[in-house]
Amino acid sequence: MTPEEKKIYTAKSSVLKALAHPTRMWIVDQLAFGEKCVCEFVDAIEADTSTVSKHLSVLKQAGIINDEKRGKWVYYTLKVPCVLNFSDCIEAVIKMQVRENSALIR
Amino acid sequence: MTPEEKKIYTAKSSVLKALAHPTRMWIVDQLAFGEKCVCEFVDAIEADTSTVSKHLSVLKQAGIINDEKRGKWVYYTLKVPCVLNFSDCIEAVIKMQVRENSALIR
DNA sequence: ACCTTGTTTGGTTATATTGCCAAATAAGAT
DNA sequence: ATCTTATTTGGCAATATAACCAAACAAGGT
Repeated sequence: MTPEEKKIYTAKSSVLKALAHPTRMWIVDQLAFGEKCVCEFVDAIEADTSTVSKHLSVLKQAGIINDEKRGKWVYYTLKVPCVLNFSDCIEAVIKMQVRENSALIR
Repeated sequence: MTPEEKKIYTAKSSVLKALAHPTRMWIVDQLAFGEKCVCEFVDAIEADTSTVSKHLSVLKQAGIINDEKRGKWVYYTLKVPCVLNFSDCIEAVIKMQVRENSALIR
């Protein structure tokens, strides 16, 4: 791994890291249907408002989502929709694990 | 987020978490070219053998790679090659950030 | 049986992440 | 101007991750 590669892979991994949290992945999937304000997420996620806000800020910082203030509300949108495509592959990984585990039991 | 969704997204995020490390992403990309033994990675990555071994075990545990012992060596292979497809999207995120940052400077 | 090489495991310390609470900020409503 | 609602920020405690070292294991080679 050259120093150049190290820099590149550090940047890449920080994007994945931002995504690698159950709540944040759920948020991203919700944004597939269009913009949502923080309050909508707070209602849906069982967590403190500040916790939700911080999750959103992690995703924003990573460049995955965008925010826009309108009146009292802040609306978030998906900035890079291709992250939605990860799901199929991740599900394939999980399904393969499940299959192998159930094979072990028999 | 229903309890069921919570379970699903926790499982999904643990796959991404396994991938979300510079060294591990580099390892996965290297495996695109075919199997490699631990010793080859140790040579290439500037880290302790035990560190490399642990990274490989994280990826294996997540179901992303496979291992096979032959003689003294353990060879790792990519089990779910679709993870290679994440790169394009991640690079798109990074490029967009770079573009916006340079726009700020002007 | 012993030595060497390749790999994993256990333990420790340093660092990062998460989630809550309390306080600060922002903006519309009274 | 004050009150209320929406959101962010700062701080703290609990937990998770990462990297190294040392020790254990595994398998051939002598």
